[in-house]
Amino acid sequence: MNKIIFHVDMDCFFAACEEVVNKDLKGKSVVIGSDPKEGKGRGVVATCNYAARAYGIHSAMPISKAYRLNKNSVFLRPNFKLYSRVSTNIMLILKKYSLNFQKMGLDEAYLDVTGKVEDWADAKILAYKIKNEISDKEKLTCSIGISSNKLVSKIASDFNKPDGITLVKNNRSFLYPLKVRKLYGVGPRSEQKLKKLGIESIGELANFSKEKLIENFGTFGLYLSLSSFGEGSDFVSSMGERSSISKEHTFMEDSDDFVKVDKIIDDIAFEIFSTSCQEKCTFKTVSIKIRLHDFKTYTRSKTFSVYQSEKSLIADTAKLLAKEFLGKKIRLIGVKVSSLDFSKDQKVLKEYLC
DNA sequence: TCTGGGGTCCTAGGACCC
DNA sequence: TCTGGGGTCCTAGGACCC
Repeated sequence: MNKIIFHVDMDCFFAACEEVVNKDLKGKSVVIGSDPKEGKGRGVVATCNYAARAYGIHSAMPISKAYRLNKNSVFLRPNFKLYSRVSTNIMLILKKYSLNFQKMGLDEAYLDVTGKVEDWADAKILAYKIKNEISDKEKLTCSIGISSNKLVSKIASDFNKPDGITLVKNNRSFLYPLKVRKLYGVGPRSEQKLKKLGIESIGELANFSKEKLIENFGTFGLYLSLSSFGEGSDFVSSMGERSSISKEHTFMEDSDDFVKVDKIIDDIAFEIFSTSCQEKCTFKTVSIKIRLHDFKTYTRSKTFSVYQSEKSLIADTAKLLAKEFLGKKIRLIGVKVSSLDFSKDQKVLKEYLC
């Protein structure tokens, strides 16, 4: 029995939220991301609107390049408070229409609407209904993909952007002409590796021997093979607890000044500690991530035999792990706690924390 | 072109235990 | 006098996603 799965994806979400609260932005090229600092900024573009895309700007592009492409764009720092508030409203709308619901970040979600609709035609009517409600209440547009599983619906929602609905009844004929890069989990590396095997489209992937794919990619090869036939998970469910809390910082200029590095570790560790308090969890592992001037990235970690929660432990452990890189030019420092435990009840935690 | 920040999952080797 | 095999945990790196 086939399910009917929606993937709802907000169009240029961050930029669109900014345009709603600031009418002056209408028609302008809007880029959300780090500070371009007259072209010297070190970050990347998080999102931009279609006006900015017309200049060739896109997400993940170095902000310095975006600045060069159009200096007259409006460059904004992300306002996550605003996006979270709007996101909560949208998710409430989506939940209402679905049997099961799975939020994927601030701006997208999967909906299992099996049982809520009679057939494909009915599903399309529901998709319009959802789009209308979001448009009425939040003045935002989204794109919706409809198919029998999450894999295909996600690709479908991207197929007719912005403000589109794409209904896929035949997974194979929809997927075969598309590039393998469209498959969830296929990034630049796998794309290149597949190209070397003579595979560029999903149709070519489907025609390639499953055994050879497993030989080349391990269990990921099996996933690739199934995906190419349009087979994917239709299990929609809210995700469980997070498995790590992390925070990182890129220096404006690479630094070998460990007084500075230690100071940043203190700040980051404190924020991670605060989050762990808010979320009432303890942790067993502390890790650091260090990126040097040449972009080479290293991680070091320490796991304790029992769950920890002391305030100073994160910073102390992180500083100890970072010592190895003394004298090196550091570009980025990050700290993470993982192996989290949420099981302690509040009473126990009160003695434990803060 | 010069590459953020917050995450997840997978792999592979080594230690250690029985 | 030359060393099995299964299981689990830890560590480090890497690919990928939003």
